[in-house]
Amino acid sequence: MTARRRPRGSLNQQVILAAAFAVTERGGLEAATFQALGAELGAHPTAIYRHFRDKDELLLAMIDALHAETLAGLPGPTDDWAADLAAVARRTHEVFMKHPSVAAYAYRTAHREHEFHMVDRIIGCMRRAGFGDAEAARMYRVFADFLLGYSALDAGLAALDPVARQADLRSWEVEYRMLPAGPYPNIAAVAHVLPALDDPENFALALDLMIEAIRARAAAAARP
Amino acid sequence: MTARRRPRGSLNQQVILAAAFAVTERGGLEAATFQALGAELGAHPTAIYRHFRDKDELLLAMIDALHAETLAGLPGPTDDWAADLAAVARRTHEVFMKHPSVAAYAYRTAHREHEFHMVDRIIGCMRRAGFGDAEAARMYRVFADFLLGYSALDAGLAALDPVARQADLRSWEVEYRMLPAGPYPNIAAVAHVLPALDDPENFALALDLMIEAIRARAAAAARP
DNA sequence: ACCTGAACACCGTTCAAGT
DNA sequence: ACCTGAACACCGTTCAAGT
Repeated sequence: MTARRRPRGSLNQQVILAAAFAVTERGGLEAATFQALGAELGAHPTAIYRHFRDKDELLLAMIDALHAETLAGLPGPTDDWAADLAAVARRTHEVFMKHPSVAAYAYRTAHREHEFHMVDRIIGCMRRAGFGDAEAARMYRVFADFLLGYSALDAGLAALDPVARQADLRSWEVEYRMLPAGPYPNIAAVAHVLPALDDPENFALALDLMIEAIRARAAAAARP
Repeated sequence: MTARRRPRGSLNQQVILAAAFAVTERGGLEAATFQALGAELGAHPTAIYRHFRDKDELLLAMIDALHAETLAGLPGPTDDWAADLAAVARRTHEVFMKHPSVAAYAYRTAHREHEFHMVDRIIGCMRRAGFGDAEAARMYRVFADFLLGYSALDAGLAALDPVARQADLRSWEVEYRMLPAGPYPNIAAVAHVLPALDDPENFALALDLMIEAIRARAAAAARP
């Protein structure tokens, strides 16, 4: 909140990115307006246009920063492609949940350095699994879409303002458990064991299922 | 674009929802402002506040309308739970792609009638697959999250303004195929067969994988 | 009860002007 | 070259006033 004036020439993409993450961490991405960034940086809001063409450019840079953070916390490839794939996925989900309101934009292609490295790692797992080029490329696409889609969904819930988030969570804790068995016999039958919407076990199971299915396909592809 | 004045008392949730979908179809969800809806309806923009508490309420009603459209185009349950599950998923994805900018908000719980019915159908498939209550409830959660996440991701790309959408698609058609093999050996190896980001085969394969994995788990759960 | 008009506190973006 | 100030064309939402 200190609004001291910043020396001329000290503004650059890296400094602006850091300010954008700081403001977003405090109030969500909708708080990261040019006005708020200007205040955070001690500069005029429109000074940012010197360093990012528009808000979309800033957003894509934030997405790539997420990929960078994912890579930084990841051990190198081992000889177990499935374990490596799971590690990449778990770390991606973890970083997305740390920056939920940025993660909600993960359907965008950042087409920047750290995204390139993430893509290369996942394709590497598929090739080591024994898939041919076309199958490996297709499996990459499907696994990445699954991973980004599932993680962005979880992140979207986490990024909601507290009021809306509580309303959504409570709906599964209370409302769905009270639905009448007449029109909703299946919901009523399992209502007493409905998992929470934000239960971390959900993503863990989804990932296990996806990797099991890829492993089965890889075994089938390896057979003559 | 006809802005004739509407008779008093003829405004209601259904009419406003129809206007919201009409405006969204033409210019995306960001075009569905209260001003645009007022013009579409021949009413004052703020008149809508009589029928929806705020914009979020209107959005949740639009999400539930997507579930309604999905259900309307769906045959009844058969004795093949896996085929039924696939039918629900394919139809959901199809409807999401028809209304992409609404679908991007599918991480919200609408907690409304048509969503209840969708949930009941999917849980029904899991129970018929032979899962116990807790496993069926968990499998519902994971499959629904997968389906909504993947579909919302696809929809997010489709809902982008044409300029950003072309940039993202072209990145996979051109940029990713030209990356150097030095830092990106795996991308370079499969670059010639990278599938398009919006290839419908992607979701089809993802769905096949997920159902295969669920089937394998169901078989394991059925064994004594 | 239902709708309108005016006002409030914001947005992203542009462009000419300053240093 | 880098940044500021002012302006433009918007937003969602509130509230008193009209019918």
